[in-house]
Amino acid sequence: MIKQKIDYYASHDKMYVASDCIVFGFDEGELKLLIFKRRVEPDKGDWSLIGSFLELDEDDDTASRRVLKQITGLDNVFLEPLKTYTNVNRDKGSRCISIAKYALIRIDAYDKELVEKHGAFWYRLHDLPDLTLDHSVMVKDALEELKRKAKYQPIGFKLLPEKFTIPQMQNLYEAIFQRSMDAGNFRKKVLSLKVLEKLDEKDKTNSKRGAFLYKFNSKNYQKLLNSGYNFEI
Amino acid sequence: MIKQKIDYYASHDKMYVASDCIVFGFDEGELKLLIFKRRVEPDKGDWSLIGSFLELDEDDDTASRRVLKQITGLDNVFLEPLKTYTNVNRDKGSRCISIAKYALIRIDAYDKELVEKHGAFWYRLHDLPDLTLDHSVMVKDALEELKRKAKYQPIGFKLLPEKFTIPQMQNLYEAIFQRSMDAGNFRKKVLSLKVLEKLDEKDKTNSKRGAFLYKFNSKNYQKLLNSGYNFEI
DNA sequence: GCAAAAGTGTTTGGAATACACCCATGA
DNA sequence: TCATGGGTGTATTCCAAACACTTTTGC
Repeated sequence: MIKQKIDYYASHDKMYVASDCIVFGFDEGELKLLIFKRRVEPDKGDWSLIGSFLELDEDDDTASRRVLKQITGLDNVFLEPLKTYTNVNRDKGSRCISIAKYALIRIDAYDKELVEKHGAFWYRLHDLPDLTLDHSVMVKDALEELKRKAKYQPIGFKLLPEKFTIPQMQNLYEAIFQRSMDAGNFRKKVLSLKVLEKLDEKDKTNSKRGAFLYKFNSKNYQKLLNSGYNFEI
Repeated sequence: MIKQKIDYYASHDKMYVASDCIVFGFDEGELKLLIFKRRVEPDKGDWSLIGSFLELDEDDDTASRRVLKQITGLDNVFLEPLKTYTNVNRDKGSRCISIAKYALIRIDAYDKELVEKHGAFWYRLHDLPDLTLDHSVMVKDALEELKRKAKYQPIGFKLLPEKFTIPQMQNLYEAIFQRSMDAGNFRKKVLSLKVLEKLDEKDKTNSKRGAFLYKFNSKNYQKLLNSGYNFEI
């Protein structure tokens, strides 16, 4: 005998639920976005964010990670909720709402290869092609949210390589906030937070003198929070 | 001949989509929340946020406003998106995700009556009963979001009456931020923003001397934004 | 030695905080 | 006249911004 589950809500409407990810990366001094070619009708072949339908037995986080893994080969991605898009006509294919989120990825050679192998491409944020459905709006909203969040949360480090120099970090924040900053003041500010660990190595790609490499120290970040102060750039 | 619309996504899963509102009010110096008794099985009669299922031809904003109007009689409510809750087992009734948002309401005598007539109740935020499903989590998240948002956006005024005194306003912000503030500094701060319009009336309910009434001036707020400054409390 | 990026030091104005104190009024 | 909440003034501390200056190194 099969246990039958009652559907208490049968008189209401059901619809498709998708989850779409705005995937940010930072490379060559610029913010990049990961997009790929839509693989389903309608508008198959259009540029699209990375997304998937929610299945009955998964929540939106599971669905996002499933498709991120499948299309980019990436695991353990930093994911934050953005907003849910529900316009009645947003999707020609059928009534479908989309739970959007953004991801921050550390681009390095290894990841680049993986991503290309799976059919996705990194585009410069300010040089994006038109995206399908309402995905361009999602990108705009995600960038706003990234700006807002980066100011008070140490999420920039999710976009930087494990080891980075302070000028590199400044480049990133200038790309996010879309404004230039004073190098001396930036350095003082981030060092004053005491969440950076100075290494004994230098990176000489950008200057003859070379700049010291640092690592983000999450234990010190916890100490900062416990002491009542907050991260702020 | 009826035009048949193709469902391109027929191989995927459909599910119910609900929209739930965390409705904040401010009265008697305290934050209040509007809740009502769930009218559908399962768990009919449990305390619940105000919500409804999305219909095929409406977006989440329309659905929220429809049910807010229906249950509270209120129109033109200030509504902001919160987050979407998608746990597989969050709802015993069936697979159902919920798009949560919060609303800020100016409680006055007129509204109170309306609300009661429609079967909803204002509860003190810190004295809430257990709520159905994951609604208590939603309330917790909404309060966090309210705190965050109130600091940089002039949304406090949505909770105050049209005319209010500066001490009243301070009470509100103390309730939102859960900390007491210095009266002199608070006054200086809000007046320095130049978004308050002083009236010639006084409110004497709280002191013999009486406190001047003010109105929020949205034109001046626009000027503040245009001048490059931001609202901040 | 000089160009160019990395890194340090100094000054300054404005904002947040603490807090002392005056004002107005009904009981 | 005094208690109470409304409202003003001031001193101090802290921090962001501006910017001049020094260091290091390959060419």
